[in-house]
Amino acid sequence: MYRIGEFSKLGRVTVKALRYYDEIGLLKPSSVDEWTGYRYYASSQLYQLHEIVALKQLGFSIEQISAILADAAPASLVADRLAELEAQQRSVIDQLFRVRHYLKIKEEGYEMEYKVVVKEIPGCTVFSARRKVADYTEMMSLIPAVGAQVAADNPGVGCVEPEYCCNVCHDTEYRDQDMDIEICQAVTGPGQDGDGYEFKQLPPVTVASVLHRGPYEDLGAAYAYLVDWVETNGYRIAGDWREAFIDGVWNKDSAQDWLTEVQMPIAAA
Amino acid sequence: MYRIGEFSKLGRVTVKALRYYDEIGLLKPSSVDEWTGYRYYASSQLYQLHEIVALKQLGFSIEQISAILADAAPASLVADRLAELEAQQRSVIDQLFRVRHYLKIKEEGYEMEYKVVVKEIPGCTVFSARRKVADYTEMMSLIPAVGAQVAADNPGVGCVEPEYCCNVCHDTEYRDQDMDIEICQAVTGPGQDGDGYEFKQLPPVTVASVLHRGPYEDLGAAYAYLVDWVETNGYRIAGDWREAFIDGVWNKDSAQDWLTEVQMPIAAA
DNA sequence: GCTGGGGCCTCCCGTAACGGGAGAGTCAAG
DNA sequence: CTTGACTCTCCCGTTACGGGAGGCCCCAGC
Repeated sequence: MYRIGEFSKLGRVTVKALRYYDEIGLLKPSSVDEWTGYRYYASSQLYQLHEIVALKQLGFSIEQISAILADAAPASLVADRLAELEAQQRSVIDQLFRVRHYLKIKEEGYEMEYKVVVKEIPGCTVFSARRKVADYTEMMSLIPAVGAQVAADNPGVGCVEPEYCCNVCHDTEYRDQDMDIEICQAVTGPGQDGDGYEFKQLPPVTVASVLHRGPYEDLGAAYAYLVDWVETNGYRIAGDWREAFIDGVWNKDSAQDWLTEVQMPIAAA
Repeated sequence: MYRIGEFSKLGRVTVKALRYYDEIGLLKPSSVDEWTGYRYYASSQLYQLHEIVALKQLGFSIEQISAILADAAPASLVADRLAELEAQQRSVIDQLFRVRHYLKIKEEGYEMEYKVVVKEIPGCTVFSARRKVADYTEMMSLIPAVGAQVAADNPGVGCVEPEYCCNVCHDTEYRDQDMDIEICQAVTGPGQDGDGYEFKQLPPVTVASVLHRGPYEDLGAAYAYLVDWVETNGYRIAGDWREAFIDGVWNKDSAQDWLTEVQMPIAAA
């Protein structure tokens, strides 16, 4: 019979952990002194402790270990753990890519102007107007015009809250003049296609996204950054990118305050 | 100005998280209604939220993100995170090896008789007696005899608590007859070498360990298991293995209750 | 004017597996 | 008898929120 301190040395487990295992019933000492409360462990209990430590080293939770030792664990437990570990590995590799990219950017002397977020954009119904425009100013005047026309033609259709208005870029490289653009505005449901616009469904996509603050002529830097990011983080570009408008002429006087999100659809390389 | 629900949709962050960020001061809404307590966020705050989400995706803690955004983060933060991720990757790979080994063992139809634990054995001072013995019975009678002799020759030297008595195996493969063994008993300090024994220092080692329950003639299965485990888990054998005696003839009548730990020194392959 | 249904508020509890520390009792040696 | 090492129980703290109760706010419809 060992006292808790000796037993903890034998099993290389802390005293606190042993008391915790006692409390939750995972490993109760073989006897407890009725008067002093001292826990006494039998050497044969080292075997059970050893099993617990081994299962912990496989990454199982205490609850799962209790189930395994009670022979009450679901058959798929180990397979599930394997899948979980594989997911965790992908996540770690992903984060490694990103942190290394961060360090690379720093090393090259740039400030990290953009922070990239990977996120899912749900699908939505939009009306869309594909046009060729000379510049961003023309594009920005187009949006309310088309919006008004759609609203007039389709009284039952409204914009969703919060608003999502984006430009799907069909050009293969960044340009800010003579652009082939498709203005999209998320709406509550489909309506009748009209003169110069149509209703369509944007599919859900996974995108790498940056927020650009400032005038539109500086968007090129955001594109360059994103393209580099996608390449060095183990992804590839998987569709037409989008610009989503958050702040602009309509609510901010200074172009320095304009806020635009650039979304680049991605898939594993 | 957006209410919390709208803002949470724009940023793809839960309402609960936004309230939490407010509470800890990471991202306070740009205004709070004095009467109703409603939080109102400005669209420009999306930029900060985006930064927070991006840093979270690198795996930084909220506290670290606060420091980064306040420009009060230690310079080594990102490098530390990289090191942390690399350690995590090693750990995940390690666990993947083990879980796959577990599944392999099951697939081959064996019950998993042994659970392997990787642990560090600290260095210690021992007296050691290297002999050739015919079998385990002879070895077991040798231990108290040498122990008594050492105690008689060295009155100032005692055994450490808890006891650690092991047999360092110098044979290159498992055998249970005519063995070349070295009995070691951890003691409180060095003494004078005597007839048939000497004092030495066992170095600290990292070992893969299993606990074997039952008579010594079944130890072969434990050895076979350990050797296979070491190979399929990305390690190699890095020294003479040890058998540490926990329960045996001296305190258990039935050989079924004997408990022996087999320790195999390992290093990364 | 009334009602209903979201949305929002605060407050409190729970998470996993212990670690840290306070305050008090226990044990073996000198 | 004392001292110091060991042990006990109890309670709080950890992370980044999620869940839920109980109650206020607001808008649309009747």
